Amino acid sequence: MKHTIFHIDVNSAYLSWEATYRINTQVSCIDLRTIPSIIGGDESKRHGIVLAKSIPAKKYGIKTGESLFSARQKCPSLVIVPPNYKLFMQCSNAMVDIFKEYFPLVERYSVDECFLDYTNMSHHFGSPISFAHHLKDKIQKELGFTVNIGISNNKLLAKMASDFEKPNKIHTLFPNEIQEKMWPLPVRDLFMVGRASNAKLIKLGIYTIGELANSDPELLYAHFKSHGYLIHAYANGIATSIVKPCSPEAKGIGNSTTISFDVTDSRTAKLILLSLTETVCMRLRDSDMIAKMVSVSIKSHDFISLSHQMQLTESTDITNDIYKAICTLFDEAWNKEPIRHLGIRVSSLSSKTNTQLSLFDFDKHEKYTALDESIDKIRLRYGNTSIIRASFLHSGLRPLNGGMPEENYPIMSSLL
DNA sequence: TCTGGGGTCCTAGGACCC
DNA sequence: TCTGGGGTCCTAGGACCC
Repeated sequence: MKHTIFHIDVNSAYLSWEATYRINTQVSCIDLRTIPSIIGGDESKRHGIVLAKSIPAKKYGIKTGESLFSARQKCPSLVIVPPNYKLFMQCSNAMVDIFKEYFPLVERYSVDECFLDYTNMSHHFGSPISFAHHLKDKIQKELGFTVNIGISNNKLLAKMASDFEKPNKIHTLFPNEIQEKMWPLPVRDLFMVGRASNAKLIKLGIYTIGELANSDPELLYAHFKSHGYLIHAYANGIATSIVKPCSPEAKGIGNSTTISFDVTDSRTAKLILLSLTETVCMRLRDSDMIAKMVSVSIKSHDFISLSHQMQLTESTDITNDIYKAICTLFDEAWNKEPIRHLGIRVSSLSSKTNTQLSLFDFDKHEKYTALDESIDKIRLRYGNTSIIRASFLHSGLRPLNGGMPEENYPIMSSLL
């Protein structure tokens, strides 16, 4: 059966959302989307990269991911605004709520992208193109920002289509349009061809998606292993993934941070690791999961990364137990190079309910579980900084680091 | 590169077993 | 030790996405 799939992509999401917010709250009468502007981090904290850009900023050659320093060199009058992730989540939720008015099934691919399955909906809502216009215009009218919508028979082609001309546009990329609309594009534009694959393909003399589509899959396998078969199929518009009812359960939970200075002593490093462990464990408990695998990653002053991982003897969600493992891993892994970035991650997750506990650890387990529970409650009620570990006092370091469990933000319409 | 933070998946190589 | 051939599991690193 032929499916009809939509891919919705918010145009310059972070920037559009901030612009919409500023207009609606009269913070400023200037629409950020109409001037060279970007959403970016704080250079003094070494978080200085471009997260999103306006179309006028793009005209200066500014790219997502580049340093603020180089962006400002390209455009000295550039307006730089810090990210407001709570706002972004509200805007994303508001958009998903609109989709749910029509679609029983919304796949949230990222904060600013969704897949929808329009198969068999034409007799209710009209042709895919006319309904896509209705959807796009409704979002703009009710929420104030624009989206691109890509339409095809599978997710890959719908996603490629939404990436064509922007903003506020609807494109189709049905199989009979592949040759004309997709094959002339540079191979780098294909989903799953990143920097490394692009460089290797260029060396093989493959420059366009069409050339990739028509190259020998065995040659690709020789250079890319299974990834070669994947990008060959994608270049031919072949993909089998279906729109999923909801996001599958997470495989792991991690937080990481770039530190505003180079860390050269293990005491400071471990305090930062503790601040990351606190937030990761809060998220873990929030999701009612326990973890068996723990890993630490370190990025040095000269951008060399290393990682180290271990299995715990038993799955847990106890901050103290996970932190102990983190410290062991750090001591084993650190080569004394100055540290720029630290990360921790837990994985091999299982559901907390109906898990057996060894009798041996029962008392200790009870004690720490009760402790974590109380701390989580106090933080939920009085704020995340209301209770912190004594070791952070006078340290000048943040006691919690990285994303927190999702709070219940008011939906956007009530905010505007 | 004055180069973020959250993820997923794949693979090479080593340990270990028979 | 002038040492075979599978299989499985684990780890570190790297690729990709937003």
